Amino acid sequence: MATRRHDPDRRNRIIEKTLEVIAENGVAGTTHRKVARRADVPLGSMTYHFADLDELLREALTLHAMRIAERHDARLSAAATLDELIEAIVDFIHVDVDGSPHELVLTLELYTLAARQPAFRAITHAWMQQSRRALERFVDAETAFDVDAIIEGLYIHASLDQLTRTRDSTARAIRRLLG
Amino acid sequence: MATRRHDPDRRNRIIEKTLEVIAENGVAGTTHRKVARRADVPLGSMTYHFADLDELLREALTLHAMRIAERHDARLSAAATLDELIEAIVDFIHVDVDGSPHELVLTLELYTLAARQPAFRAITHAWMQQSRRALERFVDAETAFDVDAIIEGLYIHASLDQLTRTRDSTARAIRRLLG
DNA sequence: CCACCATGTGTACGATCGTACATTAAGGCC
DNA sequence: GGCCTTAATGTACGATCGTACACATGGTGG
Repeated sequence: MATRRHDPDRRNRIIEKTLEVIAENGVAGTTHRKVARRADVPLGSMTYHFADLDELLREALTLHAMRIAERHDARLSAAATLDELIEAIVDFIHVDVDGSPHELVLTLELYTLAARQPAFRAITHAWMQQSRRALERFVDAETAFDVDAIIEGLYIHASLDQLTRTRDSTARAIRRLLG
Repeated sequence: MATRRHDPDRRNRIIEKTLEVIAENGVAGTTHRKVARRADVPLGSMTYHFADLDELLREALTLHAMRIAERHDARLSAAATLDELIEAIVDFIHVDVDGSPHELVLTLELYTLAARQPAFRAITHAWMQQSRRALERFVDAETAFDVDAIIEGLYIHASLDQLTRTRDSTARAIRRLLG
């Protein structure tokens, strides 16, 4: 029998690999066995570290949400003027759409779970709240909600439709929305 | 053995019931057996009418998309002035959010599939195209894209976050976006 | 150095699924 | 009215899954 690996952050690696499996196979196609294989971990290690599959999915998608939220925060923090704010928002949409197609899949999988299960809705709720709060450094709460919404809509529509939209037209929409 | 039922639009009823099953259990929890039970149809009838589960899902979600698209078209067609256009758009968001929570689930399930499978992306593509085209009766193509996007974003964020947003604040956002 | 206990692992079980396919019922045609 | 084509159905098979759980293992306190 293979000697047991001393493997301190095995738990984190499992979570990490879970995101890859979700991105490739969807939540529906994510199984203990697939994740275990990819993380190079015995099957029994799954139920040892996570009570059940749902807990694993929750932890993985929480990590996903927090990562994106923090990246957005970082972009906004760097902005000082209103023009830089607009530039940062345009980056949300265009850089992320072109950069990592995996993120769209993960985000939509999360939303889908959130629509039916409160435990996952808590994740999206915290995410959106953090996102709006970051925008509220620049604009009032109502406008922050609008801007956050159009970021979401543009991101989804541009990704799913694979239309080439110019940064300029996105910037125009944001500028209009800022009032 | 039960006599065979003469059942002319059994196929349509199956599709209809499939939408209910998806709404309740998600695509992942939608099985031949669950749909068959709900449509009061033998299991064998599933593979007789549909080549496989994917075909069933595609037909069901196509129906869902076309229904919403037509409802939106009808609302827009009734609008003559710009104010009525805005009112119609606000109805998209507020009436639909409050009215039928099932639709959010179905829509997000569709988007999730679309993010990974071209066959489902074709459904969302046709839907979005029809939606934009309806808006282009009132505004230029670029603005139509923006408005369509913010409808999407407001719909998702308002639904998932269950925030009570006033029709007025939504109307304000749309008015700003129209330029 | 040894015994014990927390940590980690392999396997097996019961459930569920998609789908194939042999079988049955129905109704038109002679 | 009987036959035969076609529409419809019931069942069974192989695969896969989540999870439980008995067992192995290695570090550690005595």
